[in-house]
Amino acid sequence: MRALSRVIYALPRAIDTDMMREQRLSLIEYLAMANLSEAPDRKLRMSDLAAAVEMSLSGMTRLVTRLESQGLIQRVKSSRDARGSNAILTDEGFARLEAAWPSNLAALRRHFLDHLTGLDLQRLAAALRDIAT
Amino acid sequence: MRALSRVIYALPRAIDTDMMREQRLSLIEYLAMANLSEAPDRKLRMSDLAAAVEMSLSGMTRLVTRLESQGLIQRVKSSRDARGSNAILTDEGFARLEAAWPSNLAALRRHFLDHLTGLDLQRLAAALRDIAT
DNA sequence: CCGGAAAAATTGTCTTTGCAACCAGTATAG
DNA sequence: CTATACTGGTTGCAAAGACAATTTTTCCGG
Repeated sequence: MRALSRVIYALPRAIDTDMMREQRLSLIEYLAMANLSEAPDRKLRMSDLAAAVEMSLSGMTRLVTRLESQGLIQRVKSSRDARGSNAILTDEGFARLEAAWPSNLAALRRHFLDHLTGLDLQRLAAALRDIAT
Repeated sequence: MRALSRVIYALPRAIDTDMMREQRLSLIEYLAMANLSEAPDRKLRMSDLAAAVEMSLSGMTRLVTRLESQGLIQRVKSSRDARGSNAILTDEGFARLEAAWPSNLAALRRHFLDHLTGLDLQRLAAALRDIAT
């Protein structure tokens, strides 16, 4: 139980640190871009994007501002609804993402997956999808 | 993989939120106090305590300051080494911890354990201890 | 059509945290 | 013994994110 709490607390930091060092992207930044990359037109509303990574909308505003200033994302006013903004992954952002995914995978392995000896990974995957809901 | 990243990012926040609401203690505050409660004399050096929960020493300085101002922890200069400080869990802190543990357990269950259907929990526990090293 | 409620996003403010710089105290080489 | 290196801890500073308040736009009941 202690170990679980400790892992829950420390794991995101460990992965963030690695990804920042190797790719200058935090885990959430990576996640946000990954979600965008799979959306139609690589475009999502701010609130949908925030929900997709379970972040507060205000946090997402700032995250997108950050990535926009690096040219990885572009903000476009929605034509349907003048209140809404869409975040679009730029080509540069897409390239950056493609460069980053092996790092992300490696970090997940190193800090988590490689330690799960003898566990049913199929079931774990299902459980994770369940948790993420 | 996406689900894993998302869980790693969102889980600590979810648990923190619950524990804050129910017990006014964050997960790391709880963890720090729990570690102290099991140490001889309920006492640990700052650096050992930081290591035990995988937090930076500066972060731990501030966390202890916070809990000290609530009377849950006491700071005592080490007699052996005038550089060192020890954090001691007060009786009040211990009482607070005893009141909090069911909440902590419930939050872990609700957000994580209950979703792990069909997994070998013994092995998972071993894996977690391995990761926490 | 109008006025108020709801929704989308941003911004202000506060808390938490890590890194780097900085004491103070200890250990060690010579 | 003294100068130097090292250690334990705290603080300054900056970044990230949450919540609440605000702004702009849309939706709805009458």
